[in-house]
Amino acid sequence: MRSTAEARRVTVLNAAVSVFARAGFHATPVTAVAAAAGISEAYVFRLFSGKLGLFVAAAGACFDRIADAIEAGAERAGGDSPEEILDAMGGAYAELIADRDLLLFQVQAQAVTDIPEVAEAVRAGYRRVATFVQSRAQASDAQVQQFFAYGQLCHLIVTAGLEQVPESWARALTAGIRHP
Amino acid sequence: MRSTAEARRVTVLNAAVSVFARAGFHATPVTAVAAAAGISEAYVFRLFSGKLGLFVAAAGACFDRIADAIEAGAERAGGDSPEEILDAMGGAYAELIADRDLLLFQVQAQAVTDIPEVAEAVRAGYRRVATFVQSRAQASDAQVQQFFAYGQLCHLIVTAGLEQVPESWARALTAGIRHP
DNA sequence: CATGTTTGTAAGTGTGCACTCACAAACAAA
DNA sequence: TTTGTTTGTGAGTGCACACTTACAAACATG
Repeated sequence: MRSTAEARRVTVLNAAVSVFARAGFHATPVTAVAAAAGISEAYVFRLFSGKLGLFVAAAGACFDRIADAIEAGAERAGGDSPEEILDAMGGAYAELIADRDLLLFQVQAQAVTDIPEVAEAVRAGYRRVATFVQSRAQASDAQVQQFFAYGQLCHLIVTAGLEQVPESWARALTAGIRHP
Repeated sequence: MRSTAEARRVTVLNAAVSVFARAGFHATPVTAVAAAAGISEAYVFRLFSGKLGLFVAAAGACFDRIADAIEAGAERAGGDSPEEILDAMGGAYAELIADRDLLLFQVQAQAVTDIPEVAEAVRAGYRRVATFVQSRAQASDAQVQQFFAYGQLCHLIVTAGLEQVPESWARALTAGIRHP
């Protein structure tokens, strides 16, 4: 007995976010998650209720980290105006997704929303983030919508690798996006 | 001998876009595509070079249809200003993705961009659409960027089913989006 | 030390699916 | 009719992977 089950769960969830982010739910065997976490496949199945339960729990962990980062970013805002707070939140988010795992996991989760449990987890994640942005920044609906629209644009930029494309259309899409 | 191979390929590609759109590349067996197209699995493998070749070809067909719709929409613009042309393009796109297959296929394609051939197909698709939007509307980089940012926001709205969520945050994200 | 509980694994089992091959039927041209 | 080509399929093959089971070792408690 080396570690408690609860501590293992945390380790496994961190590994799961990273590993699922690359190839998605259906293409990643749980052996890959187990290997990344340094334990056996069988134990992962004991810690979580099936591959789907693991993925849904990883989605929860992913959105937890995003929400925490945005909340912390809001604290560092230069002023109290909606614009300044939204800008600080955007900056904190840009820093967070520099390693791409959290961003790619969101893309993977949105791709398997035909599974109801995943759809609910995605809704719950955005519910938490969006309600916080809305209430903390005191921003208008249009400002909140724009905040998330440009967040989703980052998904395209990263998945399609547009930072590496020097053509005019790609530069237009990536202009001003903070270091993805 | 009932049909030519080329005509079959078109039938299969239409079926492929619809079927892959639901569950994505890895979760849909090519038997499902074959069944939707009304032919045997073995013949699909003869018509396309493996499941990946089928998916990449379907991506091409998907972006072809999007580009055609946007080009046709631009022709129906009320005036010559960038704003009017972009609005007409947006309206044409909104109509096109009412059935959701083309939108969901894009989401699925972006989720498997870890496969280089898919990443290149996605880039090629957006290259075609974005260069057309940029040159036809004579819009600024910022306008083009905004056009695609709100297009990507539609991906979130549809995959998470936000039209069905009556809460304040969800109404903010879906406000003004044309009938998804 | 004895007994119980929790952590951990090795070694299966069954199934779904990508891909192949041998073969058949429709059509064309001689 | 014969020969060749294209369209089409049924019946496999082999492998990857989700999930289980039986078992072992670490720790706690009396």
